[in-house]
Amino acid sequence: MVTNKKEVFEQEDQDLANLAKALAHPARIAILKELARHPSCICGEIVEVLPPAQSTVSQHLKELLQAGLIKGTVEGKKSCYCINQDAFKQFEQVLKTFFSITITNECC
Amino acid sequence: MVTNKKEVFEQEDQDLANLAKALAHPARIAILKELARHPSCICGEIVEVLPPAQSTVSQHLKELLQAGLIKGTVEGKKSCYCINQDAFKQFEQVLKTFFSITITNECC
DNA sequence: CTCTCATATCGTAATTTAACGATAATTTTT
DNA sequence: AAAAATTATCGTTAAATTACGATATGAGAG
Repeated sequence: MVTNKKEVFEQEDQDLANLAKALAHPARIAILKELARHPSCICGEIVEVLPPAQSTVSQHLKELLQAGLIKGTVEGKKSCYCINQDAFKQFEQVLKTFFSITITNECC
Repeated sequence: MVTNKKEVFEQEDQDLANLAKALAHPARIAILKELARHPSCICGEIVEVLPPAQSTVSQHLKELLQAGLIKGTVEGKKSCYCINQDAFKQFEQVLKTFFSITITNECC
């Protein structure tokens, strides 16, 4: 990328793209599923279940945090993560809106 | 990335991640919206409306094609693209399923 | 206070992505 | 047949992503 052109797009499109990017890796999908399944949400458990190394999982968690899809708190020497339900619902709504737009005829 | 670990994840997670990746750029969101709005679907119109250069738009179109989200046919010296409705509906369903899973309590 | 966990961050390397201009390929126009 | 138009592909460059090991940090155990 010689010059970053992303900011010239509509904000709405950027937002959707950013959320999609947060889901654009199987490790992050797996993390979200694990958080959904587990009521405990301890970082160590996620690291145990996922294939990548601890530092890599930590990196993916950070990205999910920055995208706002999860929340995290420190509990002693452990870290507790969970899905940010508000953001999740919002994301679901954004996607639903996006998909509802596309009701045109195929021409080819 | 020293070694590509993506294939060690569940197929379902890989598929969802790949579809998300197709949406993970505002240009591709904008292309899909444009295709949805326009019944004509001519490549040139997309290039005109979007900020990036023609070759860049063509690249994005190729990615959407490979993800299966759009279809394209050559019409003389022009190219006609449109949304692959079957794939789109399927994608919508996959996302709906994914989001329906995540109904747990927040713990932090 | 020191040692050991649990986790985050740093440094680094390989790969992928994004972007562009130039060019090729193909079709229509002249 | 030559010129113009439309789109795809190539080559290249910069940046972002992914991954890991090593290290830092901070809490709790001994």
